[in-house]
Amino acid sequence: MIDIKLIRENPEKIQKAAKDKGIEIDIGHILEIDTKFRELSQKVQSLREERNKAAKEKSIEEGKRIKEELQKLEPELEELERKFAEEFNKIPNPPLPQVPVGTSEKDNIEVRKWGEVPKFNFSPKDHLELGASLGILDFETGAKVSGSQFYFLYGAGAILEIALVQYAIELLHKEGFIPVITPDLAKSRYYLGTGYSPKGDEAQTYEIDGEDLGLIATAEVTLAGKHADEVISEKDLPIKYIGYSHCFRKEAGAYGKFSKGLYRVHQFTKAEMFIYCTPADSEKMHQHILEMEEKIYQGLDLPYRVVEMCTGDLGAMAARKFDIEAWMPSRQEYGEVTSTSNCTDYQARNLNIRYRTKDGRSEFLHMLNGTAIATSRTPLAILENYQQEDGSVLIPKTLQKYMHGIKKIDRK
RNA sequence: GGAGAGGUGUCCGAGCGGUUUAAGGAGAAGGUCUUGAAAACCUUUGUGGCAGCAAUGCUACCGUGGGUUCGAAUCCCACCCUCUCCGCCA
Repeated sequence: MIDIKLIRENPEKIQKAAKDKGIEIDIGHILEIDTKFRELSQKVQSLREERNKAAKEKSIEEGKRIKEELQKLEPELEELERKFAEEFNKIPNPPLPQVPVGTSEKDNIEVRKWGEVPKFNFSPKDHLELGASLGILDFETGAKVSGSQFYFLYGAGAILEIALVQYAIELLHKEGFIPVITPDLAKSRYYLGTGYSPKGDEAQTYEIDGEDLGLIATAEVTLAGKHADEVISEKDLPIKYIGYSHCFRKEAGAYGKFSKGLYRVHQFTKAEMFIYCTPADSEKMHQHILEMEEKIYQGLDLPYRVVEMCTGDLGAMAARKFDIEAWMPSRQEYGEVTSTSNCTDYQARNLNIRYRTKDGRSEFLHMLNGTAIATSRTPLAILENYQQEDGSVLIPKTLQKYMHGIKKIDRK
């Protein structure tokens, strides 16, 4: 949620920020509820004041009378508060001023490109074909055992996933990120509203029937929840985590020609960076995460481009967001492999996470996240970019030391 | 899953119907002392909301949600979580 003062002092600005994000909100209506709430709140407050006085003086009759009156007004007040919160929570995090204004991904800005797009002197295969023929990737058995968009990895395919995770975690650990393995399930307070909020905003999460538990869509959920309701000392900031978890997404309705295979799956493994820092630091930390992501993909020698999201493509949480898109030969286009968001204090307000400043005040801190490796899309990019004419796939040099001596994935 | 104990402010911890406007301690900030530091001493130190230019005032908050009462951290009910023991289990 945003700071309530923002809508009272600057309603037009917030209205515009939401509009830029393509989110419809009625600030006038929200302010109306707010005014009503404040009026009633004052009435209730002064009644409580009288009640407390009466209790102190032990004037029982007077107390009884006030009690009855309060019993009428208090539910009304609660109802107003609930209504207000419902509307208020729809207000998105305003984009930072430097974010390009736009309505959809068409308006995103390419920041830079890196690497050479491979030119094949044969007709390249897509990762599904490669994976199947090499016997390392098996969607058919995934569908049989778990359903469509689930898969099995075998041999070098399984080792590749583990190698990628090791590579990323080692690299980031050296950069001061604390490795964390989080639970794959979380309570609704965390798995809703925290992280993954796809455009349709329908809950895309798997839930456990009869329990307040759901499968997480990203470790962002658990890493953000980790410090919920805490006050962190400023001298302990920034806190940098590199989290490891499985991610589960329903992906209902998300089909299309580029959603094939590993690009869109119900379950994958992900190493996710997460940073808690002071507001003054968050822009710098955002660049830091982006730099780490680029380092990872440069290390893998995968051609990529950095894209800055326009306002319309930010989602409700992010104030600024960059994606890295790796070259995907099967679609002759760049495809998203990482995403890093600066959520400023928006998540911190939802989860009530503050920091104690050096002069003793407590304020909401800033929270940022970014993908290090998603082991669905990164292996996709490796398979397709590193394929050879004979259908084998070379292993990127930096990854070889984690690959049990495998330098090339070949047909058995 | 069974039995027991417990969840209080940044942390530890007392309180178990009405001076609780939450004791005491730690930590932190400021000050005195000191060449500087430590120690000692003094002072300050929860969060949200509402009103106010402000000083401030009022109100709510002691795991969560209900209830009893003129009055609840304190009593009752339900739930959640943590710890110890037992059972089951990788």
